[in-house]
Amino acid sequence: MNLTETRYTISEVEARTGLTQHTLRWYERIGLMPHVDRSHSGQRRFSDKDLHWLGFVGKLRATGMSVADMVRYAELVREGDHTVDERRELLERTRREVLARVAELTDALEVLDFKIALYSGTGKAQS
Amino acid sequence: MNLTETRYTISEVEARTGLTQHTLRWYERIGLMPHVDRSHSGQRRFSDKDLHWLGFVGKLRATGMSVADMVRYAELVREGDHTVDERRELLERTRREVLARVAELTDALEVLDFKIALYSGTGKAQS
DNA sequence: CGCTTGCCTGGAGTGCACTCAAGGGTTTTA
DNA sequence: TAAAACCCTTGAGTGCACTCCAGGCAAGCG
Repeated sequence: MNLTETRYTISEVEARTGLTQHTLRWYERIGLMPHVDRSHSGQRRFSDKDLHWLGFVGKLRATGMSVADMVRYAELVREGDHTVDERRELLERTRREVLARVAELTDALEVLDFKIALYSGTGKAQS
Repeated sequence: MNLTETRYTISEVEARTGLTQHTLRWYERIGLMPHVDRSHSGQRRFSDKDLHWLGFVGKLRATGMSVADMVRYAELVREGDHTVDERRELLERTRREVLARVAELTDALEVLDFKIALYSGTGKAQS
């Protein structure tokens, strides 16, 4: 048990996550972050738990999930264990969307490769 | 040689491509479409060539390429054969971005699967 | 003590990719 | 031939995900 838990200022979190201070404050405002601890003067002091959550949020964002859905997910987490079903559904829907997106990208990639090959050939290429 | 080339009204193109009439007109306005033929009264009459181009534009859009870059590509096509190098570069850059995006999605998918598995387990799950 | 630096808030502004509105012609159907 | 359906243009509006601004407090240093 470590009694001196590490706390991070907003600029440290900015450096670690790549999210701007603006975005971090905005995430908190819209309910995408649990309320962050404050120093006696009101400045944010992020914990490792906060950083971990931000890491997960980053993954969700990478899936293309909308901010509205991420906020919904965060709400469900705050509401407790009885929301696991809805959370799982949300993630499963997102999962299906990711798979569809990957398929779409893979498909578009083929077209891209075909065009690139055309342009790389010695002959004249068209549109 | 077929002298009766098929022409499509804007609503037929809407039905075939899934793009709205608004979007089709907007594409033309911003230079993402070559200028489309018009009927004597000024209504658009799309050709099969136009449809083919729209199909390709759809693929580009599916890669996540910005509209600005698609317009740039369209300009290069209009300028002729001496732009093939720049076109190829544009497509190759897009290709790299698609690969990066697929990697990112694949990575996020793992996290998603991990979480879903947690929620599907019989025990209590956390954040 | 004054100055710089860092952080705070609420609200306005930005860029992207559409999307819609207003006002008006044209073409098809009854 | 009148009504309904379709199409035109310019320009304004929308939703999303940030991003920035103004005005102000607080901590540290020289």
